[in-house]
Order: sequence, then C-alpha cells, then structure tokens
Amino acid sequence: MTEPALQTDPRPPRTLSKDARRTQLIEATISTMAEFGYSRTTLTAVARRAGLSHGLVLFHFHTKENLLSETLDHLSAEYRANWQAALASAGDRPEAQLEALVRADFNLSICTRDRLAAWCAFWGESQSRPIYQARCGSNDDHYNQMLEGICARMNTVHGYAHDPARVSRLIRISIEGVWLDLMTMATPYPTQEAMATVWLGLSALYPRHFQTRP
Amino acid sequence: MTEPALQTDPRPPRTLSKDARRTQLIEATISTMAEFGYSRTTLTAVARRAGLSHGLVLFHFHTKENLLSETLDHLSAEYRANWQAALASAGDRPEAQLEALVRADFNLSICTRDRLAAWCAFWGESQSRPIYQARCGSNDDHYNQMLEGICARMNTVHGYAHDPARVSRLIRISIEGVWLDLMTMATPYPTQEAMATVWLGLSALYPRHFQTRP
Amino acid sequence: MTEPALQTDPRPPRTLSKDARRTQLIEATISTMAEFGYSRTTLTAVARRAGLSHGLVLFHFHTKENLLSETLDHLSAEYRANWQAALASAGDRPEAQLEALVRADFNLSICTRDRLAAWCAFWGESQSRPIYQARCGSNDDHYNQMLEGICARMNTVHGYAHDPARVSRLIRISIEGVWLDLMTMATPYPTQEAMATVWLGLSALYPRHFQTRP
Amino acid sequence: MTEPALQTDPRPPRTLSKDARRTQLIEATISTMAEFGYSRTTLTAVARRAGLSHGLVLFHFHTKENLLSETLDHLSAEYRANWQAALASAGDRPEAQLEALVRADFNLSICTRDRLAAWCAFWGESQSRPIYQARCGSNDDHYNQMLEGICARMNTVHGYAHDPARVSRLIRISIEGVWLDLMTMATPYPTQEAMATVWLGLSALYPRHFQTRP
DNA sequence: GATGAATGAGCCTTCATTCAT
DNA sequence: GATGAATGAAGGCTCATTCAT
Repeated sequence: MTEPALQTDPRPPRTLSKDARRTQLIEATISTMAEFGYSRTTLTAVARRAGLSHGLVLFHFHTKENLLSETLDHLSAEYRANWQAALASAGDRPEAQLEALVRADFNLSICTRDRLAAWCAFWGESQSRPIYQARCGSNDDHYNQMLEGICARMNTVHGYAHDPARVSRLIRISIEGVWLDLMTMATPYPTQEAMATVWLGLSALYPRHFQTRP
Repeated sequence: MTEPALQTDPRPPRTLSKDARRTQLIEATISTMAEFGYSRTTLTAVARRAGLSHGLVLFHFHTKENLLSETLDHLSAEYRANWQAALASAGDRPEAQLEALVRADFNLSICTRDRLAAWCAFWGESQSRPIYQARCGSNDDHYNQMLEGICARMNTVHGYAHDPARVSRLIRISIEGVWLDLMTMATPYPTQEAMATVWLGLSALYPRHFQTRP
Repeated sequence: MTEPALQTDPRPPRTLSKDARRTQLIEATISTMAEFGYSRTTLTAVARRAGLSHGLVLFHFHTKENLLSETLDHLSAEYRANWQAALASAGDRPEAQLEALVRADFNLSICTRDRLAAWCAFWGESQSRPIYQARCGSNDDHYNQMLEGICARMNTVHGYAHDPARVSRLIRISIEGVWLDLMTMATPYPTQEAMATVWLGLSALYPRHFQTRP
Repeated sequence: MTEPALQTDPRPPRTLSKDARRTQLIEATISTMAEFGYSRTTLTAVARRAGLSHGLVLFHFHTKENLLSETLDHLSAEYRANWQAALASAGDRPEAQLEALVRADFNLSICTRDRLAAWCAFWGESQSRPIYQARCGSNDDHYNQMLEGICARMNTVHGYAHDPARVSRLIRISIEGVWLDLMTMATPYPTQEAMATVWLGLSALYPRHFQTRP
C-alpha cells in the first residue's frame, strides 16, 4: 500500500482519488484520536492534521459520526486481514496457528502506538454507543470462534484438557490486557516484553508446545 | 461507608454535610459516565442525576476537570481499600494472598457494571491525559510491587520459577482483560465465569496450588 | 403592558423575570424578521438587537425553530386578542361588528410596519412548513367562521343576498391584500388610504350600510 | 414557448443551447422554491432537480443572487406577457378588458401552485431586499396604470363614480389576496371559486356589467 | 449553601463559491 | 461546456463557567 500524503507533505496535491483522500483522512483521524482522545477529536483537528480544510472532511464523510464509524471499520478490517493472513500461512498444526496468531497481534504494522491508542479511545466510548460496541474486539465472533476451534484442536491433537471457550478467552484477554498496558502506562515496557508475557501464559497452558521464549 | 442519597431519594435534604454532598455528586458522576461515556458526561447531566442544580456541582468542585479528577481518585481509593482489606485478612501464605486478591477484584461491590464502565471511560481518555494516566490501574505502583512480591514468594516458598515481574503482570492483565470484556461485550458472560477464566490462568501457572475451581 | 427594555437601553438589567425576557426576545425577533427577512434572521442578529448574548436566546427557547414558532404564536395571539376585543365592544348589529373588525385590523398597535413585515416573512415560508401554515391568517378557522356568521346576519337582518362564505372571504382578502401592499411596496400609501380601499369594497357590497367614508 | 427538458428526462442531452439551459435551470429554481421555500433553496437542490451539477448552475448564473434575480425576472416577464396578450385580444370596451385581465390571472398556465408558491417566497423576502421589491406585483407601475386607466374609462363610459386609483387597487388586491389564500391555506378552495370571489367584488362595484357568474 | 440566568468559546454542519480537470 | 473536489464563512447548538440573587 502506498502511504497517503498526510501532514508530512506541506502541500499535498489538490486533487486525489476519492479513495486515497478517504484513506488519508481516516489515517489522520486515527492519529488525532491517538493524540487527543475521543472527546477532543474534532473535525478541525483531523483536518489540520491532514493539511486540509474541515469542509473537505464532511464532503467525504458527511458527518463526524460517520467518519468515526468508518475509521473503526478501517481498523477492524485491517486487524482482521492481519490475523487471517497470518493464519493462512501457518499450516495445519494448531500450535503453529496459535503462535502465528499471537505473533500477528504484535506485528509492528498493527501494534502501533497510534493504532492501539485509537482502539482504546473507541473502547472507552463503546460501552455507551452500541454502534461501536459491535465492532470492538471482544465482539468479533469470527475471531473468537476461530481461536476456540484452535484451542479445541490443541486438546484433541495434543491431549490437553482445557475448556476451549475459557482457554481461548484467556489467551485473547492476555493479548488485550498487555495492549491496554501499552496504551495506558506512562512508560510502557517494550513490545517484545508484552509478547513474552503472553507467551508465559501459553507456556503454562501448553507446556509441551510453548517452552521456548519467543 | 454510608451510602449517599443519590437519585433514589426524590428530594434529598436541602442541606447536607460538605462531604456527603461531594460523595453524592461523585456517585452521580460515576453513573453518568457509565451511561453516557466520557465525552457526553456534562455537568448538567451529573447534576440532574443527583437531583441538584448544575451550579452546585461547580460550587463544590470548581471545575469540571476537578470533578472528574476527584471521581477518579474516589474510584482509585475505593479499589485500593478493597484489595488492602482483602490482603490484610489473608494471612501470610502467598497462595492465600493471591487468592484473596483475585476474589477481591470480583467483589460485587467493586466489580459493578457502573464502576467498570466508569473505569473504562477513564482508560479511554487516559492515554491523552497525563492527569488520568497516573491513576489508572496499570500505573498503580503500590499494587504492582505488592503483587510482584507475592509472586516472588510463590517462587521461594513453593519452588516455582516464573519471572516475578512477568507473571505478576500476566495475572494483573488477565483480570483487567476480563473486566474489559465485561464492559465492552454486548452480552457479557457472568462474573463467575470471568473469575473462572482468571483462575484457569492461575492453575496453569501454579498447578500445585490452584487446582480446584473457585 | 410594560414595554421591555429592548435595544433602547444600552445596558438592560442583567436579570429579568423569565416571562419578560421571553417577551423581549420575541419582540427582538419580530423586528429582526422585519428588517432582514426570514432567511437572514439569525440567532446572533436577534440577540444583538436585544442587546443580549445568543446563548441566552437558546437558554430560553432551546432551538431557533422554537423561537420562531413562539414568535408566530405571539403574533397570532395578539391579533386574535385585538379583533376579539373590538368585537366584544361592538354591540349586536352585524354592520357595527363588521366596522369594528375592519377598524381593528388597521389599529395602529397591530398594523405596524414591523408586525406586518414579520407576518409576511412567515407567509413566505408557510407554504413549505406545515408548522407555520396552521397558524397563518387564512387558516384561522375561528376568525373565518365568526366573519362568515356576521355576513350571514347581514343577509338575514338587512336583506342582502351574498353568499356568506364568499363575501366574508372577499372582505378578509381585501384586508390581507392591502396589508401585502403596505409591506411590499417601495413607497406605500398611508394606512388611512388602505382602510379606505377596504371600505370601498364594503360600500359596494353593502351600499345601504357603508356609504360614508371611514 | 418550448418547454425545457427538466427532470422528466432522466438524462437530458449533454449539450443544450445556452438559453435552453438557462430556462431549464430557472424552472428548476421555481419548483425548488415552491417545495422548500426561499430559505432552503440551495444551489445543490436546484441542480439536483434539474439533473445537473451545481457547478453548472454557477457557470450559467455566476452567483446565487443572480439566479434568483433572473428567476424573478422570468416570472415577471411571463406574468406581463400573459396579461398583455389577454388585453390585446379583448377589444376596446373597458368591461371586456377588465374581464379579460381577471380571467388571465387565473389562467391555468400562470396560476400554478408552483408559480404561486414561488411568488410567495419572493414576497416574503422582498420587504427586506430592494432588489426583489421593485419587481414584485404591487410595484409593477405599468400594470397599475393600465388597470387604473380601465377603471377610469368604466366611469366615463358607463357612468360609475369610483375613485380610479382606489378601485383599481381594490381589484388588484382581491386577486393577490385569493392568490395568497391558494398558497397558504392547508386545503385551498378551487381556482374557480377563487375567481368567483374576485367576481363577487366586481359585480358589487360594477353591478350593471358583472352580473353573471364567471 | 443553593439556584438558575447569562455569557462566550468552540463544536458540527450547511452552503455559496472557486478551481483543477 | 460540464463536473466535482476543495475552501471557508457563517449558522445553530452545546456546555463549562460566571455571577446576581
């Protein structure tokens, strides 16, 4: 993907393809939310970050609500594409799939401070906004079922005996938990250490398959 | 702790002690944040929920920023008091302390939907507000050091070999992770199941001490 | 009625009774509409004319739509009170009632340039706004039935033979027609001449009762 | 007059003569004003109704002000052409000319709901816009003088004794008055009844010449 | 203590207008 | 000729804050 102009270019080309503009504005929204939080993400701030006028934002997205909604969609789609790609190239063994999924979640193109912070801003609002709720992490049924399936196969293939729903949930929230740390801590630990923490959990749950350090 | 009047009383007494008023308004703030989220928590909404005028809110807290800040302090203090009380009556054995701490976190007076939602609202903003950040969960150094100490003693006393910092972090984020689930899921699982999920992690980490179900 | 401060006072009293403020703002709305027309009647313009802040307008009326709606109500009520008072003191004879009604419509406290212009601004919008339509002149069923009744009694009492619905409508639109003139003409004729024009119609319709000039 | 394409054609020819485009856009303006009123007549709405882009509207009319101004001119010219044609074929007798003028005003190609509504929208604004005022009905000196002349000849030829200025004004405002009714009433009476109302006035003013019903 | 009128900064949104294609 | 992306002024509205009562 070619990166859009963003604010690095002092004068972006006056006319861009419709899709490129939309993507550019969504990226500007993400980084604005990361810096200011949900409540102070204004159209003016987004537009300024993109180096464009606020009128243009509404020309492309009609309402602020819609801009935010599409930004969340964008993040969702990006996240899904990331784990699906990882899964696709992981082969058939459940332990390999599990490893691929975890590594994917700490992929440096996904696990950015900006993106995590944007997610977090949406989480904070999602409790009171059904529109967001459906698209925030824990409600991604597709992901949950997939992960639960892998855990179930860890049982059947390798003889473990964890409740699949519960163990898959534990793995998922371990990841979300360190993410939350990375966002909310004043001086967060490195991503490598975040992944090691999740790995510690995996090695405890599946001692014969996740012995080594990541 | 004496419960404040709140909105259950149609007409609270016109004059209350300064502290009682402040507590009443803080409780109103918590439930307003839980219902509307951070960005739509207005002074008027808080005042209405408390059955008072908005002028009075500022009379007691001077600014909105200060009201929110003190609300977060209130939640922090309440949380701290809860785990400290649990710890105090847990005896000396680290496994008992660990169990007490986990049970305390799912205590029904702490683990309310209102309170969780309010926490979540603050988390969402904390990334962009240093004022909040210092007081949000993962930055409570006192708690972290205490938990890490217990994990270290699990090693020395019972012969486990987990990195104390890492394992204590894993336990903490498990709890925060299920909390996040409870808040953001459309139809969350019961608190009991949330605790069982954390327990699954504990039993994997400390198989000789957390075998049985909670 | 005591006139509110309006813009004549450079600094109106900071606090007025709720009703007085509302009346003051409605009067400011009328004269703003008269000067600028419907489409350029902004809240800021109304507030400036009242010597107050625009925030206060919304404090009292919540929305612009509501302000305009209540302004129209005010004009309607005022107009109705005017003709009802005239009718009440006109005695029983239909010709006296007719004369009283017509004179009332050119009463100098009703037939102001400001008020006529405000009416006209509403007329212009009423076609596309059902909310206004119901309260604009020709839809005042109470007035229409009353006038038709008087015309019917002119027939029965004095032996005229005009279709009551039609003749009462003709009288009404004569009045509205000269009003429209007074508003839209660059250099309108005097009110006295306006009334004389209506009188000419009456004297033609009822030659035995409206011979003399008004 | 050749009818322009309007919105009936799903895809009007990409290239039209300059004049045809202008007429098409003016017609679109009239019907937009009729539906939405003056204050909500936007260039985009006009363009959409014409099935064209808003850019094109400004290409042809330069400013919105100019579009509206030319629309009013169009209505004025159309109105004038209508009564002049009627007058031209009415012969010399003043009572025939009067009848022809009145019938012309209720001509179904002039007295459309769309056109009346557009007139009304302009009236509502004309009070505060000198640009419109000069071209709105009551200020059409040509028409007024012509009508006054006819009334004067009713006096000299047939022995009536009405003040020509006053009686001609009464006739004109009767017509404008019923027009106003047709526009502003929720459920207006039929055009035929509107004309009968005017006729009632004429028959009262000129009993020996307008006895029969229209 | 308590109320609520009053202010004004800042937001989202509309829309006329410009201009590159 | 024609389109539609882009701009920016201005409007309605929300809301924290001030202040007279």
